[in-house]
Amino acid sequence: MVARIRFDDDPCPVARSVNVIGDRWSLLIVRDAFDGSRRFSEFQRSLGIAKNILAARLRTLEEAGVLRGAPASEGASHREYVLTDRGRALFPVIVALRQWGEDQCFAPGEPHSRLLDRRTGRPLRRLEVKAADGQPVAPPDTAVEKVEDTEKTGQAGKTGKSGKPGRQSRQRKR
Amino acid sequence: MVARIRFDDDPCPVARSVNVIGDRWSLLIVRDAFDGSRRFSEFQRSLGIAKNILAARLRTLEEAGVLRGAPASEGASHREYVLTDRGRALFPVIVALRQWGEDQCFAPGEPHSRLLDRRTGRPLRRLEVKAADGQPVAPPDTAVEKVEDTEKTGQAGKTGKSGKPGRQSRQRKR
DNA sequence: CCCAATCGGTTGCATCTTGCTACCGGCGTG
DNA sequence: CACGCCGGTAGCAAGATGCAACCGATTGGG
Repeated sequence: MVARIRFDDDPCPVARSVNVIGDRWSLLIVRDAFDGSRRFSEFQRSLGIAKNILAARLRTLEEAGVLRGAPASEGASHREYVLTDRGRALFPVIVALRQWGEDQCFAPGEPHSRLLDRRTGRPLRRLEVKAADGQPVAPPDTAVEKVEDTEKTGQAGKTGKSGKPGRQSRQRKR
Repeated sequence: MVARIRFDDDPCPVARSVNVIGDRWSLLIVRDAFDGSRRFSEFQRSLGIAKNILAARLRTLEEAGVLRGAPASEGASHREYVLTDRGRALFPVIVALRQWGEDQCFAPGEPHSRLLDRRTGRPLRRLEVKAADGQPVAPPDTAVEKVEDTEKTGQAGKTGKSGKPGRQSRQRKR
């Protein structure tokens, strides 16, 4: 059993997020959902993903509470997958990825799709990381407050398969 | 040859971003780099990743221009991996993932690490997606402006291995 | 100087995961 | 009823991931 490592009990929120949407397809499915895709075939055509992979991803995203799948409109033959509140909360993540991609992954002048404000037709403002008081914050202005290891406190061994820390170095901080 | 699908020529910036950092480890390596990790062993211990995988990821991130690896301090034995400008530009992405994880991936009251403003010791402000004029924007207020297919324009066949569009439905929008 | 421990990897192997093709039942429709 | 679309599942082949074992170059101690 060399199963994929999971971060279900990692104290870092980034790790837990990556645990849910940290593969190539999940984020693109969410992106398409934001753009209005609802049906299996819409995702499939738009992404060019294999059907079995898409089915598996839709299932895991549904289990993670990001999407909700239900038969469309009472007795229809096909299902519809729509974002839940939790899924819609990923909007800043998608926008951040989009802005990074626009800046860093295109040759100058190379055309790319853009996300526009419907009211004005103009592109969105750049995302800014700010302090509580509204001041801009750069990476060196920040520090991670690590949480002390609550190894032996209340909820020990939630996953059931924990126990020995693995043979290779297996200790995560943050 | 059923090689992994790549998005090198996808017109959507999100897809291109996912192409670079769309796996479980890359984003966590970048996160650790923001937090000050520089050495191979630091990443290895912090992440609990296998060494061969870490070596491969550091190489691809270096090739992507996100990290730069160089021997530390002129004649030292070990290399140091530091974020480039392009890597530092991922800060909003990491912050967005962190905020989503904090909100959605922890039980109420469950402890997690936090990213704090060094000046004040307080958590950062929540990221907000805004229009050009500063108004907050929700997902339904936006629309993707697709770029017309410039299939036969200037730079055809950059990758070399393109050509036939694949047997399964292979057409991406956005 | 010699032994040991790190550090930063590489290699080999077992096990997942991904991708593709084929197939299948339900439904609408000409 | 034949046909095609829709939403899948099943069965492979190839790639990615995880683990252990090894390895050369540095430190570090006695």
